[in-house]
Amino acid sequence: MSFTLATWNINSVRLREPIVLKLLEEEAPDVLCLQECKSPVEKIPLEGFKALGYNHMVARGQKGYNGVAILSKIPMEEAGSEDFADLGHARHIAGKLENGVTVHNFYVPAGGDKPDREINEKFGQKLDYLTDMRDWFKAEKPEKSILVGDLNIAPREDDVWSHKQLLKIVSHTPIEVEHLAETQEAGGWVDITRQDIPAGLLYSWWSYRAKDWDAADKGRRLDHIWATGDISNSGHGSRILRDARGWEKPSDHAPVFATFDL
DNA sequence: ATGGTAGTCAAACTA
Repeated sequence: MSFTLATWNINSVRLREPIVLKLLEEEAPDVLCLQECKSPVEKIPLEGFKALGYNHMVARGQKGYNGVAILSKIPMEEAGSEDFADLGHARHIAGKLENGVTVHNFYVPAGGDKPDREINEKFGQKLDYLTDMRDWFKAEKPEKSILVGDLNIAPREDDVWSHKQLLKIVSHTPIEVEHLAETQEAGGWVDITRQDIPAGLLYSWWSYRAKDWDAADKGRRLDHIWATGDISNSGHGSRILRDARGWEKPSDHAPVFATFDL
C-alpha cells in the first residue's frame, strides 16, 4: 500500500481555505498536515475538505495563534498530543492511520529575533521545546512513525540561501541545529526529504518581506518530513511545491511531499 | 543597522 503525505504551514486555515482546496484538488495527497491554523478546532472549515474525500481530521487549536491539524482520506484515529515546554500552545497532534502508521505533526516555536535565551525568552522556549521532544522520543522509542511539520530550523548549509549570513539568525544558529539533531537522533528519525534529495539548495519558506521572493530566492528549509528507521526505506518521491508560494494570497511556506510504500 | 509584510482582531502581538 502506497500513500502520499504533505505538510504545509498554512498561516491561517480559514483565510486560506481556497488554496488548501486547490492543493487537495490538484495534488491529492492522502494525508495533509497543517500548521499555524490560527483557529479553534470547531472553526476549521471542514465541509470543502470532506467533499474532496478528506473525511478524517485530528487537530488542536487555539484562538489567533498556533494550531495543528491532520486531514486524511485514510481512516485515522487520534494518537495524543503533547504540550512540550509547558507553553500551553497547540503545537502537536498525532494520528494513527488505518495502515498502522503514526503521524506526528509539529509546529515548533519560532524563537523570536535574538538567539540568546538570556535576553529573549522565546529563544529559550524554543530550545526547551526541542529538549522536551528529544527526551519524550528517547522514552517513547517510536516505530512505524512519520514526523512532519514546521520545525522552524534549517539545519544544513544548503537549507538556507546563505549559511554565513544566517549563522546568527534564529532558525540556523549552531545551538538550534544541535538541538534538532539531538531530537532526530533520540527518535531514530531519518530525514526523508534529504534521503531523496541528498544535495543542493532546498527551501520551503520565503519571507513575506522580500520585494520579490521568487527573484531574490532568499529561502530556508524549515519544513520537514522524517520517518523512523523501520520504514525510512519505503520513503521516496520527496518534493517541495514551490509554485504554491506564488498562489493567490499565499502562505509564506510551500508544501513538502513524500510518498511511502508499505 | 534597520525595516521590510502578513494575520488576528481591533492594540499589540507573533511570525
